[in-house]
Amino acid sequence: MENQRVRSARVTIHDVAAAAGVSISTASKALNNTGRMGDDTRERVKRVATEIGFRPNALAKGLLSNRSFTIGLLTNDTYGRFTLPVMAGITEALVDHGVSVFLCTIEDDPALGKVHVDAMLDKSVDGIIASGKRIDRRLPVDLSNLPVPVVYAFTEGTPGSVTFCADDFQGATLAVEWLMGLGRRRIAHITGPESFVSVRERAKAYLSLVGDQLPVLYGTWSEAWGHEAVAKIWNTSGPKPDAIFCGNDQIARAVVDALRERDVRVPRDVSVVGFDNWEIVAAQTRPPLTTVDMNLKALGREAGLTVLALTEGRAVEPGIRTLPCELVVRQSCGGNPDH
Amino acid sequence: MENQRVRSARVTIHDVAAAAGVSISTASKALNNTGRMGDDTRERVKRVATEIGFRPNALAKGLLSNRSFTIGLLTNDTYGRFTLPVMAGITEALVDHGVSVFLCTIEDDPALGKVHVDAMLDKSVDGIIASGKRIDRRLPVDLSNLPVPVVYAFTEGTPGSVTFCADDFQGATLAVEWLMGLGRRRIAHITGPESFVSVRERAKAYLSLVGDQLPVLYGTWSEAWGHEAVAKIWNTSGPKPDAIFCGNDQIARAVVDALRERDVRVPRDVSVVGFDNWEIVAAQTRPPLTTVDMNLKALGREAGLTVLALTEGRAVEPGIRTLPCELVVRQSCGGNPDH
DNA sequence: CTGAAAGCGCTTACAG
DNA sequence: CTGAAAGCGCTTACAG
Repeated sequence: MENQRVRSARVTIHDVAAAAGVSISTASKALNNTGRMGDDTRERVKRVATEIGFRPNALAKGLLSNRSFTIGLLTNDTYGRFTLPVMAGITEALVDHGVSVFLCTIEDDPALGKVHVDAMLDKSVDGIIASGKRIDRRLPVDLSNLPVPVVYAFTEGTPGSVTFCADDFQGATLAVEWLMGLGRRRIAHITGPESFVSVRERAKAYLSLVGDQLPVLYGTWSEAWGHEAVAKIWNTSGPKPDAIFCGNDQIARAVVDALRERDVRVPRDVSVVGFDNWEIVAAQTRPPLTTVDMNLKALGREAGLTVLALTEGRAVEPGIRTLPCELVVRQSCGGNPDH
Repeated sequence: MENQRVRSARVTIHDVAAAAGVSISTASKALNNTGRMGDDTRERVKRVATEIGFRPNALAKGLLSNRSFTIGLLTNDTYGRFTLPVMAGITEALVDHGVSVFLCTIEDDPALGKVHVDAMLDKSVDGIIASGKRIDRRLPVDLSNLPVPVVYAFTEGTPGSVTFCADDFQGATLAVEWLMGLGRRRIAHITGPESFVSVRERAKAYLSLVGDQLPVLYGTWSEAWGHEAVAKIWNTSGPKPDAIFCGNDQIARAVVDALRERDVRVPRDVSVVGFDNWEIVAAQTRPPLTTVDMNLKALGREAGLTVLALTEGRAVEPGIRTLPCELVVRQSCGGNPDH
């Protein structure tokens, strides 16, 4: 029964050696391209190995090399808004190197965090990537002094660590310059809580470009706040903005909706830019949002490649690595997408 | 240097045995509560082990037992809408058993799927959970005849497998009965593509309760379709519905928006129910959506416990296991939440 | 150019 | 009641 053969014992290097008529050591060396032997022997072993479907047991390899070809991804971003793109990037970068990733969501529970970290360590992960939902908060677990390298992505790292994050200042600059290039001259900024560094960075970029003709409106990350802010502006007398740079897509969506309800046309009367490029929000807004994409997948790729380097003992410069954002042009600003 | 000690050799069972003054075999047996020995010896070994921070190497254990305390989660739901809650449930159920989970997103690429499955097998996963975004489509990878148990969650399984999914019929019944209990008598149904079984199941429940006084409106899973459907109904002469049961939250959100734009009040004039309880959509709608929750986390928990059972050789009845949905009452229907 | 032996960290018969 | 030995599947000095 083909089935039973598959189900029962998996084929080991013993089987390969026997089938190729060589010793186990020779088989091992042939398959790993190490040692010295006749090209014909090496080729024959390799051919036989694939023929009988040999796949080396990663557990055994790991026991020897102390590398499990496994890394852990720790996050407190239950929702997955930030973690999933990061995760996709990590996986994409590491699959070619044969490394798989453990994902653990730990909410804000330190005890749960410790349990998961210990589980990872027990399984000899080659490294850990810590990820979160904002760059100025730590995960609720201590990741210093671990016996494996740790890199941080979209969460605050310990001093001396490698941390990846998006360039909020540059992203915001992209957005505001786009509005200015479209001829907009009265640009408002409706954003999230001032306690977030991202918020402050984005506001700083905004202020450095447009000056303080209009006060930055800090609030929460909700649609409710977007509506409230628009009401605040439009219920006040005086000239209205011809563009609004929003701190995230949810706010932007609400702003677009609120404007429509006031018969202000987007983008004809007012251009609106968002931040995040959260597909479910940005693409479903009417009109769809032009918004800043933080390139989280690229960020994940870099983080993955970096733990790998660290694992392999290559030198990596510590510090905060900032990756550029990109503007995704849809229809909420008008303007020519090919501009 | 404390640091160096941590960074260098991890403590092994050798160290425990030496520190406790027993042989390695005795140490092993003491720690695993096997074998026979004096209670004092056992206790002493255990105490010493925790004192010097011994944690057994899972790779070595796995090599012996052929169990890696690791399972793989395979999904083509890149977005994570369905997979993340399922994943959360799996992790929650398995963390107490010391098993960690590999997450792999494979889009719709069969080659990539095979690569990841092979990687999992190489790492001796104890089992695999396949997950997706609809229950009537298979993942683009063959999971039959694998040397490890496979269970399916929110994706179509092979014949004879164990598959978990939400009870669409019951969920839809919950929604429609809620509307009827509120005194609604003309209930419309705006939903997704008829090609989805979920859509057909939900429609079947709807029809069995309200009859065919109104045609079911099949469309796409987008907000655009929600707007279009409302226009279709309200631009036609004749009596209007006093309630709308929507196939998902995105449609429901659009329906609520469209109604507001026509000055139809929700929930006063029309009650609206959604499906999915997708927080980002449901909670941000004005008013927030009453919607059906598929309990994906519970589904994940069941799936996790089931692979575990299979792994341990316990008997599991094959077939499709349907888990009940729940109605989450917010404000889009009116009615008393404590009802 | 090829193979026998030791060992990675653990567990499990088997002796004593 | 306790320990020496073999072995899980592999790799890597070391002999020949």
